[in-house]
Parts: sequence; C-alpha cells; structure tokens
Amino acid sequence: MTTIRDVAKAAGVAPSTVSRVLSGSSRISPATQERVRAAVAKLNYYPNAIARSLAGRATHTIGIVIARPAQQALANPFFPELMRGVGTCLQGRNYNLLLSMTGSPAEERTACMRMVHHRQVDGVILTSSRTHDRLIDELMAEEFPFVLVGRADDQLPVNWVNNDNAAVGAMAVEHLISRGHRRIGLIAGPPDLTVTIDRRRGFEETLARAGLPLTPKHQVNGAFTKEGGYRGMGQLLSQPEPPTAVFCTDDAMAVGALMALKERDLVRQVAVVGVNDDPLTALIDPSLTTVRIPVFELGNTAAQILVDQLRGVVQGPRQVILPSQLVVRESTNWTLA
Amino acid sequence: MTTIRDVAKAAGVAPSTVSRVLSGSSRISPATQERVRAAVAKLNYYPNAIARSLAGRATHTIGIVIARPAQQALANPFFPELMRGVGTCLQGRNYNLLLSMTGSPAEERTACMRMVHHRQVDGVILTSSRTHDRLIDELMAEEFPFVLVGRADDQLPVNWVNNDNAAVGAMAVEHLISRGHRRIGLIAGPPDLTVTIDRRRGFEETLARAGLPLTPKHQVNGAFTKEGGYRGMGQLLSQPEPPTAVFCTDDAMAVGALMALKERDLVRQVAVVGVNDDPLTALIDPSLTTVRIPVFELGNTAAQILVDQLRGVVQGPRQVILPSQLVVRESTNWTLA
DNA sequence: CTGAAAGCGCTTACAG
DNA sequence: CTGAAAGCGCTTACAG
Repeated sequence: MTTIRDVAKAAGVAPSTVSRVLSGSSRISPATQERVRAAVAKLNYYPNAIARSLAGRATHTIGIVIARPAQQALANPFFPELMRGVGTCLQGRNYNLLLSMTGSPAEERTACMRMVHHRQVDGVILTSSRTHDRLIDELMAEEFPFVLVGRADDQLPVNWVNNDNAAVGAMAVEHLISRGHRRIGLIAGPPDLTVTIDRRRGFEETLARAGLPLTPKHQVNGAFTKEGGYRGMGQLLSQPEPPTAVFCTDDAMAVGALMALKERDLVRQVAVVGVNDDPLTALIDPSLTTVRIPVFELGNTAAQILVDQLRGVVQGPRQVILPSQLVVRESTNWTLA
Repeated sequence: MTTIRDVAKAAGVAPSTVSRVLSGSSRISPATQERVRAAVAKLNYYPNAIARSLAGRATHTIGIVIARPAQQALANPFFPELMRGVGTCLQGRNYNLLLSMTGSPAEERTACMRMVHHRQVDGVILTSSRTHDRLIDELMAEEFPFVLVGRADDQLPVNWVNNDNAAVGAMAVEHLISRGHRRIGLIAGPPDLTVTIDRRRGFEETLARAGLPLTPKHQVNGAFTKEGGYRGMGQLLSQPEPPTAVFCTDDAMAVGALMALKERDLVRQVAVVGVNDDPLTALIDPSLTTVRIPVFELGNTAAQILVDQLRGVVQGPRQVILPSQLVVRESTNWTLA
C-alpha cells in the first residue's frame, strides 16, 4: 500500500502539501503541483478513503434502506428503478451508496439507525413513507440529514420528493368516468402508507366532485402484490352490485385483479387501472391502463436534495412534487354500454 | 458524539479496555465488563465504524458493481433478486454492501477498481462474466479478494458461483424434442458473455446427441431485451424453412419473441422457451415455458464464499454450480403434428 | 487482567 | 506558498 507519505517523500514535499494538491484546495505553486502529480502517477497512489473520511469527518456515503418482504422485493421493479435514479445522481457527485435491505418496518428502523449511529453515512434516503413514522422522529431528534421518497406527516419540516398521489387517483377516476363508469371500486394498498392515503383521497374527491356515491363496500385494502389484487377483486365481485371499474393503487395489484377477472371471463366487463407503469403492464393480456410514476426521477431528485444539503448548497427543507401521467391501454379502453 | 474515551472515563478504565470488552476479545474480568457495559448503555455509545475500519484494517464492506444500460436495468429482475440474496447473507454476517451502478463494462471496471484502490471494500462481487475479462486480470494481479457470479475462463483459479448453463440449454432442447420439434432455433444473448457460450453449447450438444442438424441460419444473437428477442424472432421467421421451436437464452428475449409471433398469429405454431423464470413469465399470454435459475441462491452463495475467504475460514478458490429447473407453461405445451 | 503508547492514513488550523 | 504538529476515533502489540 503506498501512502501519502510515500508520495510526499518521492516529491520532496510534506504530506500536507500532497493532501492540498489532491484536494485542489489552497494556493500551491504550479511547480510543486507538477512534482506531486508526477509522484502520484509514478507510485500509482490512491488516497485511502477510510482515512480520508476519518480525518475529514465525512464519509461521502449515502445510506439507503429498502424494507420489503422477500416476495414483494422481486415482484415490483419500483425499487431497482428508484435506485438507478439515486445511483446515477450520486455517481455524478462522487458519493457512494450503502445499501441495506430488510424485511419489515421495524428492521428498517434498526438498520437505518445503525448506519447513522455508527457514522457510516453522511445522510440517508428513506423509501417507504408511512404516517407517524418513528424513524423520521428519531432522525429529526438526532438532526441527521435525510430525505424521504414519499411525504411526511403534514407540515413536518423535512426534505421529501413525492409524486402527486391525489392527482394519480383523480386521473384514474376521471378516465373511468369518461368511459361511462358510475360504480367505481378501489383496491388499495396497506392503509398506513401515505401513498395509499393520498391516492384514496384523489379517488374519493373525484367521485364526490362527479356527484357519484362513495360506497364503502367497494373499497378494499390488500398487500402490494398480485395476490393482494387477486383477492381484492374477488371480494368486490362477490357483492350483489359489483363495480364496473376498479382503481388499483399499484400495478402488481392490478395484474392480480385482471387474473381474477380472466378466471371469471369478465375481462371486458370490468375496467381496471393500475399505478406505476411497470414494464410488464404493456405485455399482459389485456394490457393494463396505468398511471405512470416518474420513479427514476424520484430517486434522482431525492439524492440531489440530500447531497445539496450535505454540501451546504441549500438551507431549509425542500419538498418537491413530480407529475404523473395516465397511460391508456386495453384494460379500460372501451365504453360502458 | 460520544467516543470511546468518554465511555472509558465513565467506567473508570482505559479506552483499550473498552475496546476489548466491545470486541469480546481477551480476558476481561466480569466486574469491569459490567462497568463498561453500563457506561456504554448510559452514554448511548456506538463505536465509530470509520475509525474502527482504519485501525482494524478492514472495512467490513463488500462492493458490488452492476453494469447495465439504463433500459435493461429496469426490464430484468435478475439483479434485484441477486442483490436480495447477497444482502441477506451479508446482513447475517455483519457486512455492509456498497453498491455501484454503471452502464458499460468499461465503466464497471473503472468503478470496481476505484473501490478497490481507495480501499473502500474488503472484497467485491462481480456480476457479469465475460471471456477475457480485464477486470478479473486486474483483481488477480492485485490479489484482491473477489467472487464471480457466473464463471471465469477455463481453469482460472478464482471463486465463482454459477448455474449449470449447459444443462439449461440441454433441458430446453430436450423438452422441445420431446414435443416433436426437429427444427429448433436459438436466440442468444451477446456472444462474449459466458452464459451465452454455455447455454449455446448445451443447445448444440443436445441437438447433436439427438441426431438433429445444426443449422447456423437458425441461430441469431441479440441484446438481453424484449427488442432483442423480437428482432431475433423476426429474422428466424423470414427464412424459407423457419424453426418450429425457439430457445431464447433469456426471458426478456423470449417475451419479445412471443410478441413477434403474436403479431403474425403464429403463437401455437412456434414453441418458445426462455430462461430465468421472471415473475412476468407466468402472466403473459401465452404464459412462458422457461428454465428457472436460482438467482437468490447465486447471490447468497457468492456472498458466503467471499466472506468465508475474508474471514480465513477457507483457503483456495471455491467454485459452486447450482441446479436449474424446467418450468413448462403454455408457450410449449402442445405437440407438433 | 489492564493500561500507556504507538499507529491506522489522512486533513487542517496554525505558523511562518 | 509550504511544513510541523495535532487530531480524527479506534485497535493492538507490548509490558506489567
């Protein structure tokens, strides 16, 4: 291992001078700069990142914690795409990405605070936002830099990046209404997640605005999985007057809902809308109408906000909302008689 | 920030004693152990991971480099599933995971050697194995610990975990032969990847063993994407005597191939087999026959091998082959007249 | 069983 | 413009 001392010796300067040349800081004479650079090249020197972190009191590393039960991690390309957005930003800004995968919210909190307490990262990105999140409370209490993908409880002064989930619900329902539907059901994800709350709100407000009744029996909750959607659709169809159209708050659920319809030969009888625009939505039969979420941009923007804060570029908390977009495909592309 | 000195002071011992208690090493009297632990708890002390790494000459971090062009990263759940396997192993063994995403093999090499040279990680996991891989040469030259998911050039004494890709090709072809097919085509991935080479070998050997001819025109290469498979199937179908069955070396390609068949209304005329068992294979129409690869286990085992080596549990290089499994669905489930 | 000291490889005021 | 010194927060021979 060649160290900064070896380089200093070879260049005939002090280690501190080498450090300064490498960090591009201060005013070093062109001549010594040249000598140092030559020595660095000749000795094939790379600064030790760990030593640099310890002395510089910054790890240049961002932590990201993904909490997903095993089956769901695989089923849903949301997280890989989010990480691609995060990774792309961090790479360009010379930050590393430390990844921790866990199965439950409780483990997520433990894993995250472990990174924080052990000072392995300069900031963290939180990827699953729920109401009354203890993890957020703890990070705020320690004044540790973080950004949320999703949103925090109302008015909490924290960084977050979100898509407009109320608009997502509204777009879906408006589309269904425009196709002649009046009995519109909802298959929603876990009720404590803010995405569920917001998408449901958009759904309900739009129904109300259109003068359509809110039918509690037409709203069910389930897991963010095919199975969740499959079961949800089963529940809805077993009712005396089932909905003619269903808004699912996630594509995987919508795919499951379509499976339930196919089994009963009801595909062109009940319309289905999902959310995300997973790659598979265009491939299944019938192809799925969905609301496309800018997942890459969510991750990219979250990373940007966090790094900007760490670098002191910005001060107070930033909150960003990114737009979504309806993509109409076969699963809704017909008008109710 | 409370440090080891604060704890030492509170417990009335030296910092070295605190260090020993925390590392569980050496013989420390139960009494002092108790005092130290009490002080740790009272002060809410967490050792600084960076300082520990510097002093201990180990980062307890594994690096993983994912090289995938943007579109492909999303389309293929191979990598998230692999990482879940890696992450699960590392979590249990108290190792961290440093993730670097890049777009090309050249960037992959740069990113990986950057981690290595800067001593950010104790070992690395390589995820895309090609022949004559410069990255492998460089890591070997530096004697840096690594493990390959895939395999290295023949006889290179390096760690790797692979599935039996020749058997994958063989299973697929045997299945197609058993369904009455005699003209069997191949849509393969990039030719420099070892997976492509091995699966093709299994394909060719099985044809030969069955006394069937190898028809070069019935073998095409393409990208590991839907588009690659779509184009490949187009090429095969444009020939005078097209194959009646096609083995695609990847599910995404197989999905594209099925799209090409659907457009021409040839679904039940040409059989298609993929590889991986992506979640979407069961959902599309027709559902896809495929060879299931144990992706989670590949990642999990790779991490295990690497950590075992870092801990000195094992000596020489380890090479592991994991079994795959044919999953028959609609895309082949009929017999040729 | 425990402590004092040196050291891991950097950075950064402080001085000149 | 450059260097000597102290320090980042740990670990680990060395000594007793």
